[in-house]
Amino acid sequence: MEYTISRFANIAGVSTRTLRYYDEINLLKPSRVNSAGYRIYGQKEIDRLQQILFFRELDVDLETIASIINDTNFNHIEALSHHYQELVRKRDRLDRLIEMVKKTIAHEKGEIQMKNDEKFEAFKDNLLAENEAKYGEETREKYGEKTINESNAKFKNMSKEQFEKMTQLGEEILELLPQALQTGDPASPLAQEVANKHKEWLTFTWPSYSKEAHKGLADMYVNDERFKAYYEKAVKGGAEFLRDAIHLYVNQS
Amino acid sequence: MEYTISRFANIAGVSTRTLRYYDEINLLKPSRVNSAGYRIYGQKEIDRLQQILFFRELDVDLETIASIINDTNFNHIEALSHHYQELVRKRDRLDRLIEMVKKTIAHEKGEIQMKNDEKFEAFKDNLLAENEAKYGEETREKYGEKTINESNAKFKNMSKEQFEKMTQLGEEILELLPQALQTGDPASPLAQEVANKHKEWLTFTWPSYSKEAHKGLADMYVNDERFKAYYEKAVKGGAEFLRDAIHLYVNQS
DNA sequence: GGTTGACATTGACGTTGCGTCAATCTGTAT
DNA sequence: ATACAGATTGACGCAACGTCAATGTCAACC
Repeated sequence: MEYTISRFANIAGVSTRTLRYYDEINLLKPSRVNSAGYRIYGQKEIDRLQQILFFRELDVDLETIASIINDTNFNHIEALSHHYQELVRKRDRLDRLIEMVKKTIAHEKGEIQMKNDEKFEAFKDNLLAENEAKYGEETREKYGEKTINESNAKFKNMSKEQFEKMTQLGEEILELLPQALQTGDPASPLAQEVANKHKEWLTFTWPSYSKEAHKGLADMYVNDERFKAYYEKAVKGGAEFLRDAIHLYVNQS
Repeated sequence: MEYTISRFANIAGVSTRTLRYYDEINLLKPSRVNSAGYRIYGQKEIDRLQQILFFRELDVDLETIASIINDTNFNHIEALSHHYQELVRKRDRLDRLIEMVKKTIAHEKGEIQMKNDEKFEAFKDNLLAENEAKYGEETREKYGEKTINESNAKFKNMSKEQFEKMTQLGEEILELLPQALQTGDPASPLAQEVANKHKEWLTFTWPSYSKEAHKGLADMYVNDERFKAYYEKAVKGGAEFLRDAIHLYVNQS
């Protein structure tokens, strides 16, 4: 089946200008051009345009799209799975926005109070930005004081970078623990650093942080054989030492 | 509280250039300018910017935004309700896109056939949201018993796919919990399924699984206010019910 | 009190993804 | 033969900033 430019545009829901532009930038060429210079499109172009629109929907710029789908290693199904995840992320962001609008309406009606940074929470795409955005009298928030909503959002929207950071944190803990133990003092700066990293690590995967829970987990590391083995494997006495460091850390902050 | 331009930008998650541009086009003026020409922003500007970002999220151009929020008849609550509806529409569109990606994957795999116009259906905005029943085929594989070493290795080398699976599990738990609670019985198959999913979820992030630790965490869900709130948000009584289901689950297996 | 370095200012030009003319040519139905 | 819809290639315009560049300020430290 062959299509003129306007029929093609109609099917796909884009303008003819868009198609001419895509031709111009070599993103999507017509399958052939007739004697009068008319652009003629076919089935392959239909599928390619669909791919393009998928990516466009995710705000990928056209040059990047071109390089992606021109890549001979380009795997359709893999790309689609990626689309899928990104779309779900976008939807989650919308969910948060919708929640925020609800909240703001309640705020306007005087039913609840909103803090300034809460007012922008959902606009931000990643939470790293959120963490950087602690300023002024906006109460240098301690981790432990984070609201549940914040950490829910955190977990649900955890990006790949964050996930990598999390795994890295886990590895750092295993790496630093033996060194910290060498100091012999769970209150030593190094030991406290390990405890701190452990907390950060937790906050990635637990819905919220609390001192009690943190201490509870530290105790489990000692009391439960399997947990214990994990940290003992890194260094003998590791579980106990970590527990002590965490307890000190938690009580101190 | 007063903010310099960069502090303000940081709180709101926009660039200083954006703020200067908004000043230039009279969309958002600083509350005052100091003797050196520095822009100083205050509380009113925070709120106004939030309004602006709401509209921007809906792809309203800045000029229109200005005319809307400068209108003395401007009714905040009404405008917000309008936001709300628009956002929900956007989300519905995303839902359709997500469905389409699924479909396209199936098409690529040769499982189903798609007509050309179907391939662009979801890109078009004006389609009325056709309520397709959406419950994706979930061929969830079972996890057998895992050794400590296996799960340790698993955690350290957790792939992106696994991570996604983990987040999905977390969502499923929140989804199923209310349904399970409706049965009123923590021993019911559905409740036990939730408990099982919870265990699977745990094994992703905990170095190893143990019954004691699992029960311990379940107790924490009830005793710790913050944990509790997380599951209570899904459904009232959710934390207690989940705890009971987990205890039964653990003792049974 | 001089220096430094982060932070502020105002231009001014660049960018992306098209929309929107304008001037002209083609296809086909009557 | 005459319309008239639909095609072509320029060319300019645009929104919403990003990104220099050149320069002025503030607070802190030696």
